Amino acid sequence: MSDRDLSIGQVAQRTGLSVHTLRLYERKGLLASEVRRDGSGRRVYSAWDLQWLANCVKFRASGMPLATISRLAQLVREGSGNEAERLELLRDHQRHITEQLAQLSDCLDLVNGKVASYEEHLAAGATGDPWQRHPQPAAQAER
Amino acid sequence: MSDRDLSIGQVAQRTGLSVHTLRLYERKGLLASEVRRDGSGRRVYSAWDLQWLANCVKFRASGMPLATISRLAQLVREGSGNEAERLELLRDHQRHITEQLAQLSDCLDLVNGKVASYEEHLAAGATGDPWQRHPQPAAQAER
DNA sequence: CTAGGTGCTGGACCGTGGTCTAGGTCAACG
DNA sequence: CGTTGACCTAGACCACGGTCCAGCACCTAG
Repeated sequence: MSDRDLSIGQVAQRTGLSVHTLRLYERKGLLASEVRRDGSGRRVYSAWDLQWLANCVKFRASGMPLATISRLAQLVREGSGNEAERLELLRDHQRHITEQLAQLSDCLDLVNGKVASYEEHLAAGATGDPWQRHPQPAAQAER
Repeated sequence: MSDRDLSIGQVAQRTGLSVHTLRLYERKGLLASEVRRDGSGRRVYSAWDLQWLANCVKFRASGMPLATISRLAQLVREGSGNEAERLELLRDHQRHITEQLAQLSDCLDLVNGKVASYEEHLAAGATGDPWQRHPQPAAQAER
């Protein structure tokens, strides 16, 4: 109908998902509105579907399991009346992302530290190996 | 030998990994030094092993695949001479984490936005549903 | 008419990262 | 002595998220 309607291939291109994955997502109920089909049974995605899928991609990228996205989609599909539950779900994910961020930046510190020490090590021309498994009997201030 | 030696159960406790996982990691070569065994074949972890494993946990938490950790462990096991490669590997991961952080905070923005709009929506008592699949013919400034 | 491109379905297959089971050893406790 | 609890190995099993294949339907262009 709309001139913004897209085929599965086009949606694949612009979401970065494969057509296989798009069909998988549909089977798993990740779509918040049923995909229309054209006369010969081919999927027709609206601009809104594309939007939704783009959000799904972000949810996935932030570690939301397919099952959860599916649940959210279901709530949206069911329409008004369950906003509280949607909010709860989103808040959970919000918390989840925040935790991940904290963890990740912690890991980044570690890696930064190691990188720095290897850079030094290499620049200085191989003095004692950083990160070696013979830390000498003595205590090690690595913390 | 050292009084800081640990059994697998103890290591499990303090790393948060299960004993199963610890054995798995060992089989996959994630350990940078061979685990010692006591008289009856039981694993004996040194404080250094624990340290290493704690790092492994962080690597995993930041999305490093077991195979990569294994590679790094191998390099460390092989001793001096391959520091450049270790550094490269670490730098790759550093980049990887940085990308993840960017992505994640992007996702967080999205979720924050949604959460905010649902909060409003609920506070205001169910006016038009945010995130509904009937966005009206008109354009939507959601970007 | 035929070939190429795109799409459809259902189901098989895959890599990753765990998790658990069976069957056994060992040490300590009561 | 027997039981309990921690550990051992090898290998099965699992969930997840994709990815791919066979076999078929369309449509359009040459």
